[in-house]
Amino acid sequence: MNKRQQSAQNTRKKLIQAALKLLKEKGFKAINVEEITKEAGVAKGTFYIYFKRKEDIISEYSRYPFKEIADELKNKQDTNLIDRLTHYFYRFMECVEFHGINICREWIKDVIDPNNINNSQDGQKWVYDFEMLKEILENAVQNNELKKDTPIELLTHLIISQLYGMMTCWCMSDGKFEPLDWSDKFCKIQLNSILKEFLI
Amino acid sequence: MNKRQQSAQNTRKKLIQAALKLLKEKGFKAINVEEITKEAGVAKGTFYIYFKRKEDIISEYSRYPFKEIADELKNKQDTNLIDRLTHYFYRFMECVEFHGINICREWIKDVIDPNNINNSQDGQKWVYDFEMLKEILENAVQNNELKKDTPIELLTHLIISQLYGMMTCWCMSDGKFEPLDWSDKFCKIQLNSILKEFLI
DNA sequence: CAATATTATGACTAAAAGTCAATGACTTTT
DNA sequence: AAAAGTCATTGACTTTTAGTCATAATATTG
Repeated sequence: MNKRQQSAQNTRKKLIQAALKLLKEKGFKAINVEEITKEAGVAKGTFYIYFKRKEDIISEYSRYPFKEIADELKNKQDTNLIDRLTHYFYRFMECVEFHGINICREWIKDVIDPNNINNSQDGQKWVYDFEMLKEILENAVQNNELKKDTPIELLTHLIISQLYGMMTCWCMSDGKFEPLDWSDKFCKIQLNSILKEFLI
Repeated sequence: MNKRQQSAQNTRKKLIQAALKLLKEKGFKAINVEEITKEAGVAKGTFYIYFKRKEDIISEYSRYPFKEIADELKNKQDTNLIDRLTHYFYRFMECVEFHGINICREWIKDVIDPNNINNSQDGQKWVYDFEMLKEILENAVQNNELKKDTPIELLTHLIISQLYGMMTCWCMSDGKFEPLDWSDKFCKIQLNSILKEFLI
């Protein structure tokens, strides 16, 4: 990587960090592009080199950690399906808690809105979560953890809706409960209820 | 009601109808206030007589139907708890389907965002759903349908998260499944799983 | 019908998103 | 090592749109 590429990467990082900081403090709507660039120590126009639209910076760091968690899950084939999914739920909530409620809000807005397709991504972001979970369930069928006639697609939707339901509910209540606590108390029960008739 | 009040009410209705129509077509962000007023056949300034901010028109028709469903549920004391809640879920999904995905999206954004408190409402909108469900569960404890030590608050969160999880998931997937189908297939199972250890 | 009150208007302001020609630091070519 | 070429960066500029407000039109009241 030459000096130019390094500088570009650095600027991009600075922008993301600046936006992250301001977002945690104020929320997305309350900050403008000029503030972000000022915080990052670059000119306003620079923002638009890296992001087509103001919103695109959201996808950037909201997408990344979840992708990481998903990859982590794929490589963890030692435990049973329920435990693996419980672990995924826990890590998801950990991530939610780490990023905080304002970012969580923007992330929900981002994933439900088809207009917010990030320039660096080639489709809807949700597809990644969906495909990843689907793959896990498909593998479970292969490994005889789940019955052959398991309605994979349907269960995937149901499982994802647990995660997003919790997130949405958390944001609605303005952070009235602990995501991790929630994960501890309910995820296993919910997952068992969803999967029980298909588990072998 | 005199001519003035009637005219005012009419203008308000026209604005809501116009916004509704455009929203279904394009989504909230893609339309501007001038478009709404043009569609309604009034001047731009008129919008701001009825709504403090552009966003406030969303709360207007997103809040109303759910309130109605909740009231309907309260008056329906003849069936058991699970059936009553199942009915609530079904009506909720009916409403979601009726309004369509773009409005559903705006509604989610609206309820998760503390900045979007409607001028005509005196608090967070979510509180209504929450209090309403909570009341139902409390009544169930009174009527010996639920155990005395039922963690009402927690269960309320959990039940609401089912509804919003489904909605969010539906919007994410850009309407890949039928909300009513979903309600038919899973609500009862989910509700039973959530409530089973507390049912008498 | 004159005085008063209310609703409606649209030109205007303010703020912020997004553009782009000019710059100069870095890279490649000769 | 000098010239040519590339590309990240800049910030003044344009465009868009939310939101305001003095004025006009219309209705009510006494």
